[in-house]
This record gives sequence, structure tokens and C-alpha cells, in this order.
Amino acid sequence: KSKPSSPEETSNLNFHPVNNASWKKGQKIQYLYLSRVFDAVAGTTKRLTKTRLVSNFLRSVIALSPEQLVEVFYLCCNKIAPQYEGIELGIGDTILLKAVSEATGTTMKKLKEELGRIGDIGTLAQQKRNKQRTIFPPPPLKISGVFKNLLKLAKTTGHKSGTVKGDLIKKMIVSCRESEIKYIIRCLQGNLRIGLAAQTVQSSLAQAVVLTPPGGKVMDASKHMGPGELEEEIKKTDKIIKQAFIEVPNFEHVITMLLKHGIKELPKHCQLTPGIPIKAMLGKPASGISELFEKFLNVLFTIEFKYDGERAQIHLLPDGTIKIFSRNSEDNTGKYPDLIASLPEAYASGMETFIIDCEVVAWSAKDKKILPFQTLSQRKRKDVSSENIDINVVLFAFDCIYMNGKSLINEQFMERRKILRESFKEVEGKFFFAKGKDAKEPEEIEEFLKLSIESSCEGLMVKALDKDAQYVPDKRNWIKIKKDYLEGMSDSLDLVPIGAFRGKGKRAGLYGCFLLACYDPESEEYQSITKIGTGFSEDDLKKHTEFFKKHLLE
DNA sequence: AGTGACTGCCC
DNA sequence: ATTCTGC
DNA sequence: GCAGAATGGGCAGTCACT
Repeated sequence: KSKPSSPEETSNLNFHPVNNASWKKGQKIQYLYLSRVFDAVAGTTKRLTKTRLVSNFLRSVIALSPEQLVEVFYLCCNKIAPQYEGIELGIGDTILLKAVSEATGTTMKKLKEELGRIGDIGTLAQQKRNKQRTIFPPPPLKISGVFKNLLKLAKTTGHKSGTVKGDLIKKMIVSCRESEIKYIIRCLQGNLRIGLAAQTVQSSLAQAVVLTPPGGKVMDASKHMGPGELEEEIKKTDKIIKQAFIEVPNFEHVITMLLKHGIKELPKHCQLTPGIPIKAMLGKPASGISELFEKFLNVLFTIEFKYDGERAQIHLLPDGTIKIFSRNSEDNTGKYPDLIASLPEAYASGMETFIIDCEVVAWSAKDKKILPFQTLSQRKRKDVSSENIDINVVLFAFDCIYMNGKSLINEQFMERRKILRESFKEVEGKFFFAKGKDAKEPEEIEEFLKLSIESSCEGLMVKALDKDAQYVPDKRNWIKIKKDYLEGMSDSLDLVPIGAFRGKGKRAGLYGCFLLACYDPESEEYQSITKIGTGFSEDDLKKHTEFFKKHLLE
């Protein structure tokens, strides 16, 4: 109904990755062009449209500037490096506000005031920036320049790093045009907030390489395809690309291999490798035991204790090195030298390689009992050595993803569990298997849940054994049962809202969360207990905001 | 050297 | 982590 | 049901300031 506002917005049918691109072969791509795509993506809620918008841009990058595809991809995903490399920006809202304040000549007080209404530092900065008069046009920001600056920000540490970082951000801000400033800032916040993230960007890449294959002369492969063939190709390619990112969650590696070897050869070059963490398989909440039987009708399943600790994916590399990764693929190797020292007691010396999935739990050696999460969280995280360990820990292993050179992710859990149990043995106070039971009856599950709570666990994990029981990284294919989820079993508190905080992003203009208190009759005071910000429908939020606006005390 | 603000990462 | 929402 | 974006408490580590 409306004319396309940018080349990238035109449909696949009409889009030409070279003729419709805003830049020419061999040029550095301006960040402005990407920010225009982001604007278009933000302008729709339809994921198919978002995918098409991004894929058209990626097609131009493939056709004109494949050497910049990695950086473009990183910026679309709002990341700068693989998680396991531990590269952090070290920039939060406070530093950003300060930079915006200095770059636009607005006082912090004024900015904070307006931020309450607008709910987004990026949008706020854009408004302030548009009011400034620029004497001469700043040099355009390039994608590679922005990306390099992000890495530079991450590398800047130590004394006076705050000032250096602030100056670099300000320098970028003053070069911004149109909505660039908004996305630079949101990028620094680690929150693009345009309804675009990893999954959609990966789908966009798949669509792009089908239509405009890397290294070729074909600009629009759909022209040579029969009806339905394009959709089929895209579906197949989507699967291959996503699998590649699952097995090697390193954008640079996957994209380099994709450009070099093409989509068909990609799986060969992106395989699960000890030393590179994969995303964890997760659980989704069940609200009752009956739910399990609906889901696992005629399917074997098992129930395991859900330990209250920290996830640990442990790798044995061919050179004998052991590495430990967190739930979010952070490298926690340096945090647990004690586990690394003791783990070899749990397997035979002939072991070459493995990846196992465990929970690290705080442990009282004296009482031989597990301790609460709170205790574990007090453990040192850096420069831990055997002398300065104050919080003792123990492992509970529950899955095996890789064993002696062979990936097990496509094996059923029944088989993986068998390999885990055959390859490891329990070591008192150091290494245990997660307590489990292949229960069949609701009563048995109820009983086991009770036992888990009494044993200082959070509840149960429920896992299929021999059907649809592969290890699927990043998917919530397991089921978790905590007593809080169950009707009548959760602890509840009657609290009174005594304060509210303005919402951000899609909650801008509303109260986004509330401060709750408990009345103490002795002191005749309301004592604050906690904030709460989930469980509200959009309608609830609107109503609460209207209501509380009428009852403001200050 | 001590302290508080800020950030990132666990859940 | 929990929860809601558009597709 | 997926993907994304709101939101929570609480800890250790880092850096600026005194």
C-alpha cells in the first residue's frame, strides 16, 4: 500500500543485490545503510518480513562485500565475539547517559527526567542529537569502523578506562546521522530491541545464500527454480545453517566456511569440537504432573533431581586439557581448579575426549551434604587456586554429549545416559550422577518430587528416554517441575505496592515494575520486601499505571 | 586502603 | 530466572 | 510453540573517588 522507503524493503522478486544496494563493490559499507534496515525491521511485527528485510541486505553484502559479512552478521545479532572468549564491553546505562549528556550538551538531570517518559536511551539520544545543529557533515560511520570501536571499548580496561571509553562513545555519537545513534547506543546496551535476534538473523542468512549464493554470478537463484522449489531450498538451508551455528557457535568460523566452501560442504567444516562449548539444552516449566502424561503418552521417560547450583558443560580435549563452560557458554575453567583436579578420578586413564553436562553444587565436606545456591554464588570467580578455595563444590553429571571423538547429540538420551554411566564412576564428595528414577505412575513421581525437595533440590527434570530424546542445544525440550509451579504447593505472600518504576522499551510510558512491602504492626511501618515486574499482561500494566498515577504521594 | 557505584553473570 | 505476546 | 523482549534478587569483580 505504500512505496518502499529503502531498496532493502523491496520484495525478493524485485530486489537486485547489486542494483538495489546503496554502495558499490569494494567500498566500505556505511553503518547508515544497516541502521536503515534496522528501522525497517523495527517497523513490522511480522517475522517473515523482518527476515526478508535482513536477508536482502545480506544478499548485497554477499554480492558486493563478502569480506564484511562477518561484521555485518555480528552487528545484526548484537554481539561482538563468541561468548566463550569472555570479551565484555563493560558499558552500562550510566556510562551511556553520561556520554549522551556530554555529546549533546544536556544535563544528566534533564536526561534522566526525559528518560523516564521515553524509556529508551537510544531514542532519547536521537531526539537530542536531531536538535543540535551540525556545522559540517561528519565523516560517515562505516560498519567495520563501528565494529572495531566495539572491540576497542571491550579491550579498554584499568585506570582511567572510563574516560577513554566515554570519549570513544562520544566520538561515535557525534558522527551519527538519522537513526544511527539509536542503534549504536542499543548495541552498546546489548539490546537492539527491534524484534530481531540470533534465530531470525540466521534464517535471514539462509535465505540470502539460497537466493544469492556466495562467490557466484547468480544474483537471484529463484529465477531458475520451479514452484515450491525456493521454499524447499530455503527450508533445507535454514536447517544446515542453524546446525552449523549449534555445533560451532563462532560466527566468524561458520561464515568463513560458508563463503569458502558453500552451503553443501558447511556441515563438514562445522562440527562439534571439544574445547568449543555448545548451547545448553533447557527445561520448560510444567504446571502439574498430569501434564507429563499428556506429553509422554506411550513414551518412556525418566525423572531426575533438579539440583540447585550452576550448570557446567565439561570438556576433555585431546591434549588432556579440561575446560568448564557455564549455561551461557562463558568459560568458567578458571573458577573451578578443584573440579579440574579431581575429575580425572571419575574416569579411566585411557579416555581421549568427552563433553558432559553437569550441575556444580556447593558441598559441605563435613556433613556430606549439598548447600544452597546462595552459598555457591559466594565463591570466587577469578584467580581461583587450590589455596584460596573457600566454597567447596561437587558435580552432579546428567548427560554426555560427546565421547572419544564421537558426537552423541543425535543419540537418544537412553543411549547417552548409558555411555555416561559406563564411562564414569562416582567419587565420594566429588562426582555423582544425578539421582534419577524411570518412574511410570503419577504417585511415584509425586513421591520422588517430595524426596527431591527434602534433599535440598529444586524439584525434578523430566526427560524422554528413547523417542525425540536427542540432545537439542538451546531448546527447552526437557520439562522441569518445581514445587512453585504446582497448584497449592508454592509459598505465597500478601504484599502491598508502595512504589513504582517507569518501564523501558515496550513498557515506556507505563510503570514497568512495582516495589512491594509488608506491613509491620509493631513499628507501624510498611517494610519493602521486593520488586515485581512479571506476570502482568499489557492490559494489567495499563490499568495499574492509570490507578497508581491517581494515588501518587510524591 | 577503604568504599560505593557500576557492570556482568549466575539463578 | 519468570512471564507475556505476535506470528 | 517459537522467538523475542519485558522484568526479578544477588553475588564477585572493576574502577573512581576519597
